[in-house]
Amino acid sequence: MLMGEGVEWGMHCCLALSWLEDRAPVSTGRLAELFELPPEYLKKRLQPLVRAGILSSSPGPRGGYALARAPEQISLMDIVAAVEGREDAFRCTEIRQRGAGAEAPSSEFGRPCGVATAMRRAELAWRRELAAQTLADLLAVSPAAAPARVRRFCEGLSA
Amino acid sequence: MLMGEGVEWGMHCCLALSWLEDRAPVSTGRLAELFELPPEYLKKRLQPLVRAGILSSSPGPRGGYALARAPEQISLMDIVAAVEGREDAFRCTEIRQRGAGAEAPSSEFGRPCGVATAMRRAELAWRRELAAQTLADLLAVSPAAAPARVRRFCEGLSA
DNA sequence: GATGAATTACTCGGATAGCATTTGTCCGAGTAGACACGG
DNA sequence: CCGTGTCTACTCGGACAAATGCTATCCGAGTAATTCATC
Repeated sequence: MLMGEGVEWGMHCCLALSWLEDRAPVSTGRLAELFELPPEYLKKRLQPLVRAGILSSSPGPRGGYALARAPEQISLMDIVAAVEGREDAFRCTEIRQRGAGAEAPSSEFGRPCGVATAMRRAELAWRRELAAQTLADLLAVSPAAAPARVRRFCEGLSA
Repeated sequence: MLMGEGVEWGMHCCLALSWLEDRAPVSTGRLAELFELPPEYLKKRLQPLVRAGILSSSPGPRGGYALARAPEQISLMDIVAAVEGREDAFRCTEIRQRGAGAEAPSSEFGRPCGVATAMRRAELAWRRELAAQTLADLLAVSPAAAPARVRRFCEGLSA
């Protein structure tokens, strides 16, 4: 049960974009260089964030990605859901109804599978915790020097 | 981020074994037949549960798997950790220190990565929720007819 | 100097390989009970 | 009837093959700013 690295990339890219004050678009090449990532693949993993309305992309020269909403309105759950999908990690395939369970009356399966319910409860706690934290919270605990360095790296070269 | 189906299998097998009163071992073939699963592969996924001390295996004729502990002392976290591993789903590869971050003084990275901390907090909530539920809890909410049917299927054929 | 066309730089979306993990199968080694034989 | 040796059935553990998904790259199409030519 491993999470794709696209989540880490998306998180750091969104955080870096929130450090920029002017909200000017940053190209994927620049972002990839910022974290030493493969540019083409990074682009592929940022696209779902655009579809989810977290990032906005602008084509043409001086185009690139920028935050589409305020950092206070982007929860970590939004980013994870956009990159990794909204499906639960645990999939209930109802094996309780197969094999010997197939002979049981269907009334026995009126209530949902207890195993699935328990797993779902745990995943809900996970989602709730992710939804409670926003990009603004991450911004508050980030080192003071980091935003300035990223601004120098992204805005400095564009000026 | 998909969880392997071995978790579902392990959960239901442990639950079925907890329904049996005599704690007699049940062979993988019987368990596989109970849920209509591939016997060889089911065996492969139950072995980690034995290594984790959740199940006990006995060789020879009339051997098989049985619960090694009381259902009250087996949490869902134990089963998930045994089957799926104890590593976090989110892996922090410290990309903040690469690329442009490599030029930053190492003092900036004294505190752990904020993204990793946030993700870890969510996973801890997930783990806490799983650890709070035991097999005995699942046993309490299971349909009344299910244990008897499984007993008939497992013990009946062995008598 | 202003207007419009061509150029350039960039993103988007899909198509396509390489790699890792998961899923599934198979076989030899070891162990405990069942059976047969001899005392 | 009892003890001993052999046989059988079962699990364990590892080795191996297939399938699925993740990682990574590439190319054509579209778009907007820039550049250049023209009026």
